[in-house]
Amino acid sequence: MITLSQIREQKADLIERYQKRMADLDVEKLLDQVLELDEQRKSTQQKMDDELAEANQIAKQIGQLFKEGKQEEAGKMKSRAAELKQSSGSLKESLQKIEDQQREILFHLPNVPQARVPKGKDDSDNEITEEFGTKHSFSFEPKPHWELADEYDLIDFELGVKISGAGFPVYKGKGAKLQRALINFFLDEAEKAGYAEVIPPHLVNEASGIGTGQLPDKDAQMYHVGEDGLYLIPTAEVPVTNIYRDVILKEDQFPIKNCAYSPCFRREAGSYGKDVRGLNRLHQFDKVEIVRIEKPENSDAALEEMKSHVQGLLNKLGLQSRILLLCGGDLGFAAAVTYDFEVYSAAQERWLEVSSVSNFESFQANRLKLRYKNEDGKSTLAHTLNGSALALPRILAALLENYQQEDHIAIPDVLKPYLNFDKIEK
RNA sequence: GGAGAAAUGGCAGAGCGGUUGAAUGCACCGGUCUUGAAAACCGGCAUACCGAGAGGUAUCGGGGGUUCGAAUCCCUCUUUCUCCGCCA
Repeated sequence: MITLSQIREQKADLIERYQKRMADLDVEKLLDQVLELDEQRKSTQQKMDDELAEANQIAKQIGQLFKEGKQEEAGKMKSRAAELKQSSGSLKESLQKIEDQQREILFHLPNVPQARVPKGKDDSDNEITEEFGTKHSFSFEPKPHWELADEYDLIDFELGVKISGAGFPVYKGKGAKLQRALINFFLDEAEKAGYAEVIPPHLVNEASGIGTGQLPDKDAQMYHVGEDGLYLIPTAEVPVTNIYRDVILKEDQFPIKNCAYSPCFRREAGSYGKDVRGLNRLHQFDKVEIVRIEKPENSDAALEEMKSHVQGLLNKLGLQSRILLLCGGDLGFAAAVTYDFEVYSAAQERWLEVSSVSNFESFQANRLKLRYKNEDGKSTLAHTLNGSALALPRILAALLENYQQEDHIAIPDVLKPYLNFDKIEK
């Protein structure tokens, strides 16, 4: 969530930047409410502190009197103490209420877009900043990946329906091996780029969901194991970033770079149509995620570095790709700026999102209480970033579609060392 | 899953109702000494909020309670350890 000092110090700027993502919302009113509540909080806190101070004072005196054997005098002071206890108690209650109200507003307020983020409502307002990669052309009619998957016996969607439901495919044979090869390739590339690998838990508690911003807003997107109060992770971002919850870092620990492979679980309530065909949108999918914790002054540079990393992966895989700078309206709740990567699906004749790289600035850090101590001993919120590098199913879809030949499917050179075959035949 | 024990500062570890925000040791930082280092000695060393400051408040796993007063007593949750059972 955004910080009070941001609101205090740059309110006008915030209001303007918020317009990029929610033009119809009266942000100024909300921010004023927060400031107003903060004033109330301070004065209530002050009153309460004063009363507690007096009560502490009295308690000490009573203790002293008891020691000196002056029970009666001590007894007299108790009534004032009881009075203070009562009124400080009710002040505590109203303080709690004020803080709850304030948090309620702040919790539901998304991050402020950076100045360079284009204003816009939805994905049609995203800005294409770059196109790159290998274009594939065909002397025949290319087939969509779900037909190829079936023809070459790589993925069984029906079987997944039987076992779990729609959106849970079963990868088989070379399909499964290709999946595993991609995971290893992505992890190796991340490691070469300096990201330390972790294998995080795949279920997280509520505090973790709140830390990275999935909760309380997006709880409908996550699978919830009510019995145990746990959530299946929608991305490794959640457990990996939460490694640094309630942590105070030292300067010399930067930059922090982690990568992780994990399955991701999403309920995807409300999706339908061609969007969900084949591998396009699943309830369970695999992803390699990169996560960084940076000092504020370095986070923008880190984002560009992550962008090049992802770009490098797509180039190595030989996929026709493009980068979008997301407009305000398409930005995730916690993001200040996001690049989306899309690959061209030859047979579906559409672009598929395969990565999303974001700078969250101090938005998550504020919720996570993730800080660092600078040279003069002051603690400051760190910046968090993450990106997919990469999400597997759509990459697999694009590989099958773009590398298909009339009688087989070719394999990109970079994956061959990870496989004991160099093409897929019937 | 059953039975017990425990949770205190960066770590170790006292304290079990009244100047205890918390002894002591280690670690760490500054200084004296030394050609330099070690040792020794002196001093400092939690976090958050309010306040110009003096200072105040809160925090001894989390939450609640008893009391004028709780790290200390009670309830509850969580976690860890030991034993038994079960199991990849």
